[in-house]
Amino acid sequence: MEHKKVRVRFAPSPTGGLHLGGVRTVLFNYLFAKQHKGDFVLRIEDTDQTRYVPGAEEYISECLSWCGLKPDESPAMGGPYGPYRQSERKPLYRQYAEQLVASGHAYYAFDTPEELENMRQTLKTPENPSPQYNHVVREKMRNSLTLPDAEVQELLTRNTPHVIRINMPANEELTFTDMVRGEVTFNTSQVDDKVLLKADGMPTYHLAVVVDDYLMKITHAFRGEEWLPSAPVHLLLWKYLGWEADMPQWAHLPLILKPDGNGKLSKRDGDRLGFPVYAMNWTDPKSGELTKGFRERGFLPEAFINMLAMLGWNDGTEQEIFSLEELIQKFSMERVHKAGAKFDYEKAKWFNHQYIHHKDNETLAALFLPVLAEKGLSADPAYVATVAGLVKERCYFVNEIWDHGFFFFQSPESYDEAAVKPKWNADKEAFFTAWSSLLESLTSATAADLEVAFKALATEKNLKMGDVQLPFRIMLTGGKFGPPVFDIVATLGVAETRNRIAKGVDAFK
RNA sequence: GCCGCGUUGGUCAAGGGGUUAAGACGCCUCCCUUUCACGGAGGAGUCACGGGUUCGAUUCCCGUACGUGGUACCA
Repeated sequence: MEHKKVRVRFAPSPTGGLHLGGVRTVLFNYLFAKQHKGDFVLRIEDTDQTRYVPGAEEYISECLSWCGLKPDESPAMGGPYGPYRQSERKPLYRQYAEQLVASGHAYYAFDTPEELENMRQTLKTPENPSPQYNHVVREKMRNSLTLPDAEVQELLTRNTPHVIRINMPANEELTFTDMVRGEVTFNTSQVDDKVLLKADGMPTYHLAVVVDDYLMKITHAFRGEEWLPSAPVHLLLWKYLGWEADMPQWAHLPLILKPDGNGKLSKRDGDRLGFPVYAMNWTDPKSGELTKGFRERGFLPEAFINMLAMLGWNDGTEQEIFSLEELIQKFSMERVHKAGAKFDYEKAKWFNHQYIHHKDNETLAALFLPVLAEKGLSADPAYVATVAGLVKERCYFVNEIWDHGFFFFQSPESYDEAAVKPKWNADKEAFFTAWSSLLESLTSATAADLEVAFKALATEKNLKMGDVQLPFRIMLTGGKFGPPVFDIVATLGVAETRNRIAKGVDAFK
């Protein structure tokens, strides 16, 4: 058997933000390609000029780079099979449509939108709510199958607006093997005569995907399950165009569903349920409406990718944390789930938590510095790294370093007084005054040494650790939270600690 | 309506004719920690239903139900 180089493509329409499910399709494409040392191409399917949204293509590219899933060929970088934007390939498609007409597998249709609408209205019944332009209906319509040849020629030469439709066989069983679903069978009687070439000369998805996959030598075609019902059209097109031997292997990926019930996950669900659905923030240029993204929410791309990979795939072991490299190595189509998965934001957060917890402090600091800057604060990166190391295990998101460690950057503005005031007394005040001056004379300020000194002083003053440690923590942080107290002191430094003791003693009186 | 695809705890899921039906998230309890977490130990909770096939079905077959997708000159 000849061995063709694996080539896959991600082919989005530039109509808006990039959805979770889209990113997962990219991911599976990418993993499969890289595992087989193949090519991953980005192709922009902008054949519907009415839905084109400026900026969407750039946005998609940026999403891919953020995720670390860079294409080998794309509109921006070019490649041997360009152009990679279907609008720029427009002149290519007509000849294939005409070829199909010539061979009898397609025909011209002159029906106006009004005529189509009229047909649907009159044929509509409770049993058949959406009548199709199919092998029986086409007999009653105005097309090159029903009109006399002379009239068709006449209409054509007069440039009458028309489309080219596929001539679906009346009753044929079509079977193909899907990489995730196995054998899938359709009867052609159930699918209508899809438009292949629109009146504006642009191809529809059906024609374009087949022509471009062929021309770009795509070997494996991954797409969402919503495409499964139109697979017979594509299958027939590959056959009718005479390219059957080169048809890619199909893989229809399961859908990502709403957490709470019915249907595909949509951006509206994110707004409604309070989590991102797009990879990155997306602002619709027309409405100005902002849809939140995972990146801006504080997700690390590795965590985002890992989470997505586990939605519909697993390696059969108990391992859940995978690097991109590992995924490339271990990914397998056989283990892709058939059923759609409800999206669980809690689990997504858990993945991010894991990655933040195990991320090195310097990287975290670099990510957190901008958050600090937004608050009008700045700090030494090394200091921020220390802080990150102290609080990262309790952060789900990078910006939460602030929530768990703000007191490293500013003195607490208020205290959890209920936790200390009722038990506050002169002995404790004396203890802290003594502790403050002891601090000044200490030769070592490591957490361990500080703790020893603190304990010794407490014993000397006849106080229990529990009685003074909590008040001390609250002087430093304002509340009952945060890393171990002596780590805080060691990080804050003696001078700042003494300031806060003085302030606290004063406040607790 | 019709057609396709699917169905293991609340969610993600492993498994697949005989098992105490993994594991993870979430939830609960306890331990660690005189804070909060992390970590550790436990706990509650499941094979959609009905028929077959079989000595035996969660697993195979057929139905039903439910879910989901499609049914555009949108992708």
